[in-house]
Amino acid sequence: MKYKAGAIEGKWQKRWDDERLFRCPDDLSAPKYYCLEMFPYPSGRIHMGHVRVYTIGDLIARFKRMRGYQVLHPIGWDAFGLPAENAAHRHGTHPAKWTYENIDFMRQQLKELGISYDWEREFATCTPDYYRWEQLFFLWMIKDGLAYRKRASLNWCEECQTVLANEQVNRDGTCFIHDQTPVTQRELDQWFLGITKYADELLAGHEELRGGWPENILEMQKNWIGRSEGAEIDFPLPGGGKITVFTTRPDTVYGATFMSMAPEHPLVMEFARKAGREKEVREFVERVARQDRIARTSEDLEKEGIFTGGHCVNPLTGKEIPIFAANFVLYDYGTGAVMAVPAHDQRDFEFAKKYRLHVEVVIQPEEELSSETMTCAYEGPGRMAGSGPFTGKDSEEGKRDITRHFEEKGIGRGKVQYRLRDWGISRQRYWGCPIPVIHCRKCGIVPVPEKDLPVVLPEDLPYTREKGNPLALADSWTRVACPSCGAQARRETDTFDTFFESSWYFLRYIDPKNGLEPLDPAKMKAWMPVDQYVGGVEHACMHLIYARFFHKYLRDRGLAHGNEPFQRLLSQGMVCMATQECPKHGWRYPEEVDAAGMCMQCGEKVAVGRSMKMSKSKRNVVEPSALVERYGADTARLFSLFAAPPEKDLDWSEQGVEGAFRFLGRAYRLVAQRQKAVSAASRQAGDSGGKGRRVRQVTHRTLRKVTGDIEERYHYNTAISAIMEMVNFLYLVEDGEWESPETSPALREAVEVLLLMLSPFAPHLADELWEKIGCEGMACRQPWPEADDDMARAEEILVVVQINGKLRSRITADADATEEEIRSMVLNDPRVREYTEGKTLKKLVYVPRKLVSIVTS
RNA sequence: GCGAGAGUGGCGGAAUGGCAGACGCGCCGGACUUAGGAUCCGGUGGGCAACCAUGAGGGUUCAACUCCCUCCUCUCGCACCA
Repeated sequence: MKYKAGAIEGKWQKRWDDERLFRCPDDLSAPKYYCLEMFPYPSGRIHMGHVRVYTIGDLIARFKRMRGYQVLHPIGWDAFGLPAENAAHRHGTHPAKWTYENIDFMRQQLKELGISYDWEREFATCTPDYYRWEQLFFLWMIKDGLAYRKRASLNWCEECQTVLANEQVNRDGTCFIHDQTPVTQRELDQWFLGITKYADELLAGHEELRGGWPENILEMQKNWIGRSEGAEIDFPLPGGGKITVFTTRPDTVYGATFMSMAPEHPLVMEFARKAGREKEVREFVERVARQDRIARTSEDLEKEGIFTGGHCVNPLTGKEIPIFAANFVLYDYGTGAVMAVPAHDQRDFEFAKKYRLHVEVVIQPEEELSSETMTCAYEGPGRMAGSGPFTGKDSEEGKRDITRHFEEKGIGRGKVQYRLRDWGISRQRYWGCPIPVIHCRKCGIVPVPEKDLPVVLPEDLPYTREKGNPLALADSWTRVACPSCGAQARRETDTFDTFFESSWYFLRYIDPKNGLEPLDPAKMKAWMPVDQYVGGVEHACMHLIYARFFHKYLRDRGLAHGNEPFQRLLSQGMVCMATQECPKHGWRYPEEVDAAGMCMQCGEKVAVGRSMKMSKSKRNVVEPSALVERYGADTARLFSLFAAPPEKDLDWSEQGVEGAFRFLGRAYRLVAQRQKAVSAASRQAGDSGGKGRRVRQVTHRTLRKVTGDIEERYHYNTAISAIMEMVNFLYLVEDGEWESPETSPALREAVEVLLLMLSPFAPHLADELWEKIGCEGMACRQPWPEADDDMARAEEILVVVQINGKLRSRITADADATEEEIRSMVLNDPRVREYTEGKTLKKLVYVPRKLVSIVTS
């Protein structure tokens, strides 16, 4: 009677596989349900975060299948990316080999977990069969003017002779490989996608998503897109030309007493040259270029700047104002230049104080300000002052009037500005999808003709530790004839950002083998949108916005169907575990610490730190394979779902896992021990009254609760609790009752319902026990049982009584007692009388079927 | 810094305006047993009590873990990690 997970799980995984149970045919024979989890990067092995997300997705997929849907539940590999190249650097393994080996290993791990995927739709994004289509999309985007080139600055390591990702730059601004080499900024021509063209639609789409997406994710996206309304205003240069700025406060232009420009702005050095200030300005610009971006946007950043030597004219006051280069102005936001209004912008105020610049108050709040005495900027609304014909107006009105004034004079215009920037997609990397363009000396940039796609990444390149991108060194690959003039030309050696691949993989799953076109629109129409998407909150802004953008673009090209790709989103929390640190040996893996909490290497007491996100670097990780081997996949799955609701962080606990294992063993023994009695029992569980009725009430109440928790609340931990309670209840049923014809039909029903409810959580165990009690087929293929409302309904209700806010009594009443009946029961209750005796009843609140609240004098 | 979250027994959590602590872990006790770190049964927030308890302080309400304000602590994201 012992619960042996290993044998059970192997047996059922094989059967599911042999019967191709989770294969999803293209043609629909039932309503469709597309359940998708964010696909993994093949980093080497599955980690607990994967176990969590795939378990959640599988629960939903299995539940919906039982609910009668035809479920599409695919998996694949987000297979291009930096870690493969880092591994190549460290171990000399070729990125392709490393990636494919990892995929094979991780596929096996996923199969061991018993996740119900349609493996026939699996693909890896690093294969030409996949990426050829995104090369095609890119050519379309060039034609549609959505992809364009622009200079942008990047992290550069002189030693590596290559561009570095932000994560490859150390905190002190040195290279992650060469910690003596400072990382510099270098300007390169890059490809950008015009995602900002869709900014308004991405924002408006939130209306459609509200309800299906967590509100906090929508909020984060809204802030990421960052729509702000204002005006673009031209500030003329004395020698001709102009500088355009964006401001949300056109009402304060009269107070603009200087201008600040991003140090990277090309005009900065131009002004400096003309004014003979080249040396000091260049020094400043180079210093700022070394500051990292996060620091540069923080409010406590020391505001620094330098006078460029140039001036421009405030278009309203007509005065010449100095132009500064300032570290807090960003080149890629707005126009890279801002008008500085020190009286009404805190950053400008700090800057003006530091460099003794003129402060001019042009908005007066209730309590009058003076530029001499103010200690911080006033950023609120007010009455306009010192503003020529606009003086005295309300500042809100002033925004509109001044914008109109500029529009009439043709030197400014109302403008909506987004914080969202166009998406830079060029990567100077080898392990990515080649950007399909050719650089010709004569014709410039020439897209690779569609008929020549795919541009295949040469996987047979010797991946050495040479400097720079190996692609650029592969002469035989880069040297091509220009498709336009035939002259010798060179392929682009940059590859796509890997977010490119993850922006449309969910569409390709619907049509993964199509060799003629990227996607079949009819299939898209049949299967999109994704009904449930599950993934980590860390993707709230980037991946999810890019994917929504791609989908809208493909819709505009007539390929995709609908406006939004993901109808519902569940963003699960992280998996955390306590860290353990040895005073001598640093972070310790759990298996490096003995039962007494001592380091197994040196015997020193290990310090237990607070729970943090599982990570290799802190060694606070649990290997899923070890877990599956010891307890089985069902235990791993059950614990992941039981330890916390999906959206919250989950604290890993070995003891908690034991508990989950124990519960499964308990359920196994309960059923296995009653196997004979249950299979012999009649299936006609009528309403016989007595104990049988009690059993049926518990069954149907549990079923109602579990169904609601899964389907509506997405709280799997409480669903499991309810199932546990039911098991506890069934343990108290006596031997005779399992045999008795009075009660055994109800108990048989209870066991069957129990196994069906367990099936999406612990599918192997459920199928095994289903077979044991002599039921046909498999539990996972049965329809989800329907709760009988008559049975589930309570016959008696408990009404609690509060007197002056304190709980004083409880009464039980018939479930359909009227308010009058309950009131009189309450008022006649001896405990209530004790507290109300001699007092006047000021108020009585009745919450139907729950509570009576009495207020006395 | 900006943005988004979280804070409840010894621990994970439950309760989304209506009995605070469901369920699980741990702990305590009992049964079975040659044995128990297996299994089964029971108990378990604090306080002798009145009562007190949901990070701290205030507010709204008949009623606040839940709503509002102020503060503290922690976590995640910030555009080349995926």
